[in-house]
Amino acid sequence: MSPTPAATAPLDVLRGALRDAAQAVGGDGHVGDRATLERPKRDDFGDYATNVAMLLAPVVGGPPRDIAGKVGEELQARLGPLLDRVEVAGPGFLNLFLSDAWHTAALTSVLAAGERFGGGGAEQPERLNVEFVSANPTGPLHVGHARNAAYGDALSRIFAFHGHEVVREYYVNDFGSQIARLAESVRARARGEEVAEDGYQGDYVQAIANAIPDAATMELDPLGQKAVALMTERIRESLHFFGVDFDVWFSERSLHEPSASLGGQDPVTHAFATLADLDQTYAHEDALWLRSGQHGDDKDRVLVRSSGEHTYFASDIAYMLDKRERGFDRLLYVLGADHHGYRARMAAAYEALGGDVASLDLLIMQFVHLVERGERSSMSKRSGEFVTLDDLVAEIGVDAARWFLLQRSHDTTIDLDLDLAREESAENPVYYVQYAHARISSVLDKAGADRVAAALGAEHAGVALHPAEKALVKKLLAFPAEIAEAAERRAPHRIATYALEVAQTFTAFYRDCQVVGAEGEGVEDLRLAVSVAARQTIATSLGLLGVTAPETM
RNA sequence: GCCCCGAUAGCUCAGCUGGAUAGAGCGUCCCCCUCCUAAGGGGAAGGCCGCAGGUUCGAAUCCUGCUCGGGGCGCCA
Repeated sequence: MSPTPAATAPLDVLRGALRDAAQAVGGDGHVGDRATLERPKRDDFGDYATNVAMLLAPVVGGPPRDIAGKVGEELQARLGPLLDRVEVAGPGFLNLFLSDAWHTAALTSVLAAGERFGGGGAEQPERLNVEFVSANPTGPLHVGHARNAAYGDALSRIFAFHGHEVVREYYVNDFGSQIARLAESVRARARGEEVAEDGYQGDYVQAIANAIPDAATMELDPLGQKAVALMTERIRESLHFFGVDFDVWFSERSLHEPSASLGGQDPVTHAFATLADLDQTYAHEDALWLRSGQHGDDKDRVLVRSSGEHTYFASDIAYMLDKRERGFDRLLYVLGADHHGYRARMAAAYEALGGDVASLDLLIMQFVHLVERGERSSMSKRSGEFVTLDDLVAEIGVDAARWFLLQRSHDTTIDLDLDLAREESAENPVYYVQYAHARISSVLDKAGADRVAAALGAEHAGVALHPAEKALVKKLLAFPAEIAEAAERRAPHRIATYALEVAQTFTAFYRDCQVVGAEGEGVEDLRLAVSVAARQTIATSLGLLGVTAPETM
């Protein structure tokens, strides 16, 4: 993942010139880095605009507009023919109008990066562990899990593309009282009896019972394990069909079994010993407590009950310690909104184990409401009539499901409009983006592979660009920064927003600029090249979301 | 009571580590297929950015306090 050479990345050239210019007029060097360099809302404000003069004003003294003028002169001297002109505007903005030559050089840099365009930008690559979904294997995945799965997976894809090393992990809660309850429910079904009040009521329980020959007569413990194995496999298949595959399926049960790597000790005992060494636990009223209150939690938490049983929290800590000992730079947990109450104790546990909470990310997913014909259908898990991931996919397809679950920020509740998601038309944003990709493919197909190859090898110097072409090139250039933002802010929805914008910008270009058969020296070459770059960027964006990029529709 | 999330166009939501005249999709209304995919495009209407203070040259964005909505606060998992 070699990053795009700084010398040829046009935005880096601009940034560098801006930094130098700021320094030349008296800045301390940092001002140039803090200054914005962004696409203004209006075209007559130039290709890019910077607030550098307003930041310099308090440092060097004097009216911002005067300073902007000086910075402009410095920039012009440094950028020469790449910069057509500058304008000082408003309270002291400096608007930059870049030349055709700059735009074509930018396009060339995008094409040179090829499939890697936008990726590999992580300044400090890290080894990341992303735990997500981790739904109890006592029932099928529902729509909330689907959001969690889509988010965790897209985030992982973005991290990897950005240059990090990612391990996707699913924690299987195959231990504890809910497994016994599942076993009892399965056995009841196998015997043709009613499931107990506090048991699992769904139809899938009968399916599990049917799949285990001796379910009616087996001991509860092995029956529970068998049921969990079947349920876990079903979950794994659902996720795989949804485009989500995990690297590690971590068994909670294994935390309570002897481990060879711990010299025969079990991980929970190992964790207790580790915490004891750090003086993070104490005994009180026959129970073992973690000093979580010292690490930001509301109070201390029990690890071993007075009855001698371990709490689930004990497993969580042992698991967390296991991850730490596997050597990750950062642990990420994608948790459902109903788990936010555990944030404080998880963070406390992390600190108690000697970790720095700056390397722990506890991400909370907000809820999903399904909307059909304008009405909300809440997914009540109790009643057993919740919508499953499989149902959702059967209803609207993987692409639409992933798109609609990912297009909004993870910390806002979303209303997923099933009618709109089912719509196979431009009213549906996911189809709109896919259509743009298919349309580009069609144009390139019409031109022919040889023609496209020739266009990619052509020099574009001297070709005058149409405003729509410039707009598209600049939209594409924003991709690396979008990836960085999406990764750093754990915000895959930014990629969805961006993909839609690229599709819109391409569509405007397509409307205004005939590609195949365009008149003028080198114009068709340039437009084919722009098209290739746009298709690449859309395909990469969709790929990061786990949505397909079809050649034809 | 305490904690988390939200409040932006009729609806669903971007924008939020401060910048110029606040955006998209849907919905509504008008218009456009001799032209590389009309699964498309052009245009219009539509906003005290929840309320009140504060910081700043500048606040949807940052701080404080409220209001409303959603969720969570067990030696359950």
